[in-house]
Amino acid sequence: MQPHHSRAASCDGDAIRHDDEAAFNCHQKQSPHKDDKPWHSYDTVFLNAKAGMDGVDKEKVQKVVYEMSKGSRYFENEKRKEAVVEQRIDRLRSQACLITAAGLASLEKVVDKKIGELEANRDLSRVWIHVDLDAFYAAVETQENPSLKGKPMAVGGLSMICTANYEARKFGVRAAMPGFIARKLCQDLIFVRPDFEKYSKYSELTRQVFREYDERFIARSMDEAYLDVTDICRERTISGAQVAEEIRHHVYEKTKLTCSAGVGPNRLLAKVCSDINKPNGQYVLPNERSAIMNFISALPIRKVSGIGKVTERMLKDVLGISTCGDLLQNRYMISALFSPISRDFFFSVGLAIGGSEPPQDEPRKSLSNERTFMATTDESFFSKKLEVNVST
DNA sequence: GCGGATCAC
DNA sequence: TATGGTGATCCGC
Repeated sequence: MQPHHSRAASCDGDAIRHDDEAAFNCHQKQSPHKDDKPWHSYDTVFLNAKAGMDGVDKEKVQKVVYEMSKGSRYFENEKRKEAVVEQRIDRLRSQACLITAAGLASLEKVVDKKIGELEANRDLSRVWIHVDLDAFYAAVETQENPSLKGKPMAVGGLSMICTANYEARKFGVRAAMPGFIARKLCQDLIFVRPDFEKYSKYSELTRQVFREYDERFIARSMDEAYLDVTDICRERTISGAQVAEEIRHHVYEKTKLTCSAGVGPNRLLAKVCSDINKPNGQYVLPNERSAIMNFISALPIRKVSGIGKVTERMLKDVLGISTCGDLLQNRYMISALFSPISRDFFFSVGLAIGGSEPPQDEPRKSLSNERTFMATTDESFFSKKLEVNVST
């Protein structure tokens, strides 16, 4: 690995000149050393575009998060992880530099065949809806305590927030943010202790509605579900959009909670669409290939379920990929650099194919329970914990 | 094969 | 003062 390092930096551009790979360039800078990073480049997930975060002063959020985090154990661990990711990116860059035009050309046949197969299996015959309750935990709490209405509120505690309502999101407060940072961003933030039994009850009410439209609906969490409404649409000769409206109305009647919905030919697209007009809205994609390809081409890769912070950076920093359309533009480089599993996933995303087949409920594979201990190096502490739990 | 990473909620 | 828990899958050694 290390020998390639210097090579990556000096590697000459004669390696690749393929029209598909215009974005790639061997002279790209190496990742800066972690200590070179100023506060304003501190990477936090809290700045990702999320529903209700439009008018947020991102600079301020970034600064507050950094100031509250630096020096902590958490922060040091984040820096360590960040260094590992940058190593991974540098390694990928080095590999990219070694790829020759001939090497890329030799992939064309296989790659184009693969994409042809995916395209041939595209299924535009189904109508999927993804339903997502708006700020679920916070909405339930407000439902049961109307005095919270209109005030910035978060469900959780000073160490962790589960959900923030839309008033709180205006300050940059959001799920998975530690409460003590959230309070710094929003002095008047009201904290409500989570009550999962309560949320479970409301969740079951929404599922009663989902069941009426698709008895085999896929529940992804307490506040999210996928419904295959193909048969409903045919039987009642109505559109997916109309079904989505109906479902959202029924959910509201039953729970007084609002939800958002996305409609499309598969789960990948329905999921992306449900986020577009959140809260209390819906977005519909027609089952037409041209419309779908227009939509997916311009879509930032990070919007797709399964592409997270690290994958986004690898694709962007190494190949300059930022939209799903770029995934197909760079198909030969992707094929050369990633595993077959990753490659097939990226191609599917580029084609907007994924999850159109009927659901198949598989048995749960594991069940676990964990708790984070206070920081300690005391071995006897762990020994005691082990004794308590070891039984059979 | 295994531990660590990644991802989603 | 203080940065989660659960389940699945994939990567890299």
